[in-house]
Amino acid sequence: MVVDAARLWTLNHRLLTVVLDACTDELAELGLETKEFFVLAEVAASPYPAELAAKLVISKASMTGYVRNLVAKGFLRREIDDADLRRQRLVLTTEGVTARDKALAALAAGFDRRLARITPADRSELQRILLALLEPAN
Amino acid sequence: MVVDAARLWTLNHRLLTVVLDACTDELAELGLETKEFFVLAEVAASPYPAELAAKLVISKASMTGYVRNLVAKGFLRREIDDADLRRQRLVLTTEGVTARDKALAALAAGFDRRLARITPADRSELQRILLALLEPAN
DNA sequence: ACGTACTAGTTCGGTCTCGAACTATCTCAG
DNA sequence: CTGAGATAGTTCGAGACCGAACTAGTACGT
Repeated sequence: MVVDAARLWTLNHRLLTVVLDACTDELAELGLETKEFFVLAEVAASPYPAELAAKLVISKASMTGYVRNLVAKGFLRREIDDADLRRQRLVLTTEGVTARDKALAALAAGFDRRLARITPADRSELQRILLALLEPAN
Repeated sequence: MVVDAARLWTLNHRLLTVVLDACTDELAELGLETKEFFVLAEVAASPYPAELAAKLVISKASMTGYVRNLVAKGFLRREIDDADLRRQRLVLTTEGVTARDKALAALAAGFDRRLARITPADRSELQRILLALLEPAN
């Protein structure tokens, strides 16, 4: 049976939206806006603002604001990149790591309720396939 | 290997975002903003603004604007609900149906372009797993 | 009947996000 | 060297989106 890709996309999108919406309050208690959370979650993998903006599909302009807020909140620190003075390497503070991990745990808890419906084997299958889908174009 | 639910959510979210972003231009050519497209795609299933807003997890205030635009563009028509004069039943026009179907096709094509990167076997795996996650809850 | 509580949709003001233009820095061909 | 073109990050003005308050209509207990 072939399922329409658009329908799959739409349902999937709704699922993620609902899960995220359910976590918004918990994130706020940690002192994180939704988008700031995305930034915090990925900054270790992509420490430069421009790179991070591209990965998260948001503008550099927005990234400037999120980084400013996260620095002000003490979750992030800017370090000068000696190799390229245009760039600033973003580093998680101890508080940043703590907040990120708590936030990820909150999201995981929300999504886990859904994931309980599939087997652990299917979970790693899903992760493998999603990674393959994202791989080439990051 | 244990798979983190938050990671799964994040990967999935990024995939959907990238796919949608790639379709934005095509939607614009059809005369549709992204959010307007979501509305158009669901209005047949949920013809009342408040109901639609809840399903798409957007505010009634935003819905007011989207409906106004879609009516102005000739994709939607408001009909009075005789049973409840507070409500307005939203009806797709012929143009609305056409635009919606083209837009859904564009999204499906965009998603398919991604799906082409993985094997057919993985594709049906993905579909099976996502359907298991999505099926029961709307 | 009617008043109280509820629901549908709109309006308004403020915040979020973006594209475009800008500054500072890097790269590299000549 | 050096200057033309590319890239990192910021600022600024405009439009998108939301919460709260509002208007209009419904539901129902008494």
